[in-house]
Amino acid sequence: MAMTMATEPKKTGTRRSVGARRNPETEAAILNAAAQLIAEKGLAGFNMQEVAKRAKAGKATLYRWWPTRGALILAVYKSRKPNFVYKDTGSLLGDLTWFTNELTNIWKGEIGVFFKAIIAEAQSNADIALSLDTYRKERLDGLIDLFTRAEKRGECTEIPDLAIRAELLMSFLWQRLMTNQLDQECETMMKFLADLNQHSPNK
Amino acid sequence: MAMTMATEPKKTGTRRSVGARRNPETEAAILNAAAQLIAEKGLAGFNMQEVAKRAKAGKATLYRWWPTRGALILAVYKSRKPNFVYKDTGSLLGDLTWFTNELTNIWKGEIGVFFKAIIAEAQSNADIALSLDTYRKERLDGLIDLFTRAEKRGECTEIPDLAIRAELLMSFLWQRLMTNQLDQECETMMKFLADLNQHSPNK
Amino acid sequence: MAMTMATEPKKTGTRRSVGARRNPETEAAILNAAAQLIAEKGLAGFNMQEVAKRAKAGKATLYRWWPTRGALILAVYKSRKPNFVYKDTGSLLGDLTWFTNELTNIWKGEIGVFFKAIIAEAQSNADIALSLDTYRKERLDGLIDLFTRAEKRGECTEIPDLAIRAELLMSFLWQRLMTNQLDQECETMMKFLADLNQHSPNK
Amino acid sequence: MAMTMATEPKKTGTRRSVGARRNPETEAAILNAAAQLIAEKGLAGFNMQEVAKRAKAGKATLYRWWPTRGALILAVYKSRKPNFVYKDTGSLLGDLTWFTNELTNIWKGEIGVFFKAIIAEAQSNADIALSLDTYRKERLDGLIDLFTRAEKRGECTEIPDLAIRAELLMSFLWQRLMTNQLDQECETMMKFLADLNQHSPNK
DNA sequence: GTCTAATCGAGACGGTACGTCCCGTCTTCCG
DNA sequence: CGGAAGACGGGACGTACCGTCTCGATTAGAC
Repeated sequence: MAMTMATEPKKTGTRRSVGARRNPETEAAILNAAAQLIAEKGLAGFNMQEVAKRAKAGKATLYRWWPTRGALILAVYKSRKPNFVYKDTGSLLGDLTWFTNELTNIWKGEIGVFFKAIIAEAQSNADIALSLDTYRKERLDGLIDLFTRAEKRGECTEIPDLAIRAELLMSFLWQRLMTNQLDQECETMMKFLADLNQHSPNK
Repeated sequence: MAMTMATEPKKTGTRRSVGARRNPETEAAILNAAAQLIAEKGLAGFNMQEVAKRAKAGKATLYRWWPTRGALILAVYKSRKPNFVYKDTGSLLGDLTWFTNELTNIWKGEIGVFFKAIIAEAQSNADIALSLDTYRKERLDGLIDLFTRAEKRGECTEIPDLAIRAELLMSFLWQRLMTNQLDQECETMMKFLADLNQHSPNK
Repeated sequence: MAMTMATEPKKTGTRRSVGARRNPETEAAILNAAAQLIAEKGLAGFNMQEVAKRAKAGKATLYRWWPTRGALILAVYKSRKPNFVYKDTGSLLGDLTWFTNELTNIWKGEIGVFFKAIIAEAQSNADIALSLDTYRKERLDGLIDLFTRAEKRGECTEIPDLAIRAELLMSFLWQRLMTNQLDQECETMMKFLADLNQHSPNK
Repeated sequence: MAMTMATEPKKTGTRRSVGARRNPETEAAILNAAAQLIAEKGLAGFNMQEVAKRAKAGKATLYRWWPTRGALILAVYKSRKPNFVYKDTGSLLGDLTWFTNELTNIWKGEIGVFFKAIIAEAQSNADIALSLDTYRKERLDGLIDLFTRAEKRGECTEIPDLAIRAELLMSFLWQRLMTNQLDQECETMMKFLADLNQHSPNK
């Protein structure tokens, strides 16, 4: 019967336990390492071993808090996700433009890689799918508010198909992200969605 | 649509070489096995070993024709992709409805799982991404034709934002697929997109 | 969904598959590496990872042929076990001395470390235990022959307690091995066991 | 023998500190938990975490007193080792029989599993090896006394090869233990060792 | 009719990453 | 201030696939 030979202790300068509870430093180090890694090598080059190594953490520590690779990716995304301000520019088109530009710019960076990864991961992981769905709905509500604000501002007595416009905008941006087309123009799309003088055909 | 489920490899023991050329039976058997496997276990459970085993083929045979896992997935998808008919129902809304219903029904089956897998895989595989993009554009062209037909029919002298409407519809359906919401109602969306009396705000 | 990124191929100089069957070179390389490692670092320092690395083999290859660490140790022992000659020196005491010296010398080297490892491993692994038992019985038979030879030589009409003497010798040497006492004198023991003029108390 | 199974740690919630000194209840609880665990799952299933958990003790408490896993195993063994009485039956053969039966019976129970574990562990752990050796020598001395007693009793003026007979008996029993042969007959062996009329060939 | 060249099923191979398990250390906070 | 609780870094474990390779059998077409 062999014993697992433990390594020598006493290496100074390393993080240690801070008691029987999660060490925030460790968590931060892991999330940072993960973010850096995915930014550097993309989703395909992302792996737990390397994250642990960069974070100077044990692999078991990663798995203690994030049971799967997907869960870690999601956590990184959440910790990095922008705290969106749905700015009031005074007009619906302005608001949409501001929102779209904001999101597009964010997604063009490291965060975009992450979000794509999460969507991909959600296709084969129910937990991730659930989290993503929750997040999507929050975003959708934010957009609906944006449209509602236009009503309140008096741009229109009642915006027809408000929820659908929000969903269409959302979908459009998702697809632009996932097909790497964030650089493409999208003013026409916004003008189309911001046109409040449609005939409300579904009334 | 082109999704004729080819017959299972003949039960006559094992397939043999048919000389110094590609054995079409082998190819069919592999594509079938791959399709079946992905339908059964999803992308996560898809692996070359198992495909080879189910197809009673050698792994080398797989790699001879499809240099990577991604290439095989893509090939299976191509061999299974529905051969869409963009039916002319006499009205734009009718056409859209027909198209949407058709696609939704297809995606609700095995093909949907497959398409989601492809999109997911495309996030970390450039080859797949390229092929997906090509396919997406073809589909987009088909939709644009559908809108153009409405003009020709005289429903409108000129449909404003034609390409954007097509892209919005496409995006919307993609997102419904990827968020497992294909069962949700989408008439409102179609009516919105089919409303030809908009002010053409971007002229 | 991430793909496992395979390493670049074409590294020349490495062993490759020799078809759908066990590569004897690989097996030899692994057994050698394992033998070397255990000789170098002892049982405690023996691990599969390191064996694989030294043998320039994949870990999976080790586990394909030897399902556990114990199985590999056993295999190495078997491949290294001396092909014992129970030499006929003309007298029982001479034969015993020759045997004991031979075995002691063998066990003082790398092989001894192995044999101890196997006995240890057998305490918690039924397969190993079985193999060890088989081997032990073979050795016992060899010893019994050695005693029988003394009868045939006419040293005695009938050696009393022949099987027990063999077992006692065996046990004695095992214990000397396991308690690292192979350097201790053991002539007295041999003379005691070789004394054929005992009263045969069990008749 | 000292193997009184101490009572389970008191069910009064958790044990508390008894001041700046070792709490004997805690020690007992840990030793009990360890003994129980090794009896239940064998050496392979023995681990510090589980011992701590069962003893409702902190891991640090274990390591405070027993610096390594091996040390704890050893401590448990010591606390459980039978307090042998080398009974005087009036004859050497009787004494040997009594001793052998006693030891065999003990080893057939939990203690046997434990002793095997210790021997196994000793092969890759120097501390254990040392302690085991000390214990072995004590036992050997006990056996030598047993033979000496026969002399004193006048069964023989001088028993030849006294120490060797003791060692042979010891080794024989160890091997029977380690090869799971405790059920085998061993009277022949005892008679052979108890035969005092040998020719003392080594004088 | 024989030879040649490519294809076939099979599966071993070197690797990388996975997720689990345990060791021995460390820190907190409860009582 | 002792002790339970358990997080931590580290490292081995055994598994799962990837994409490559070699084998021996097979067969069409070139000769």
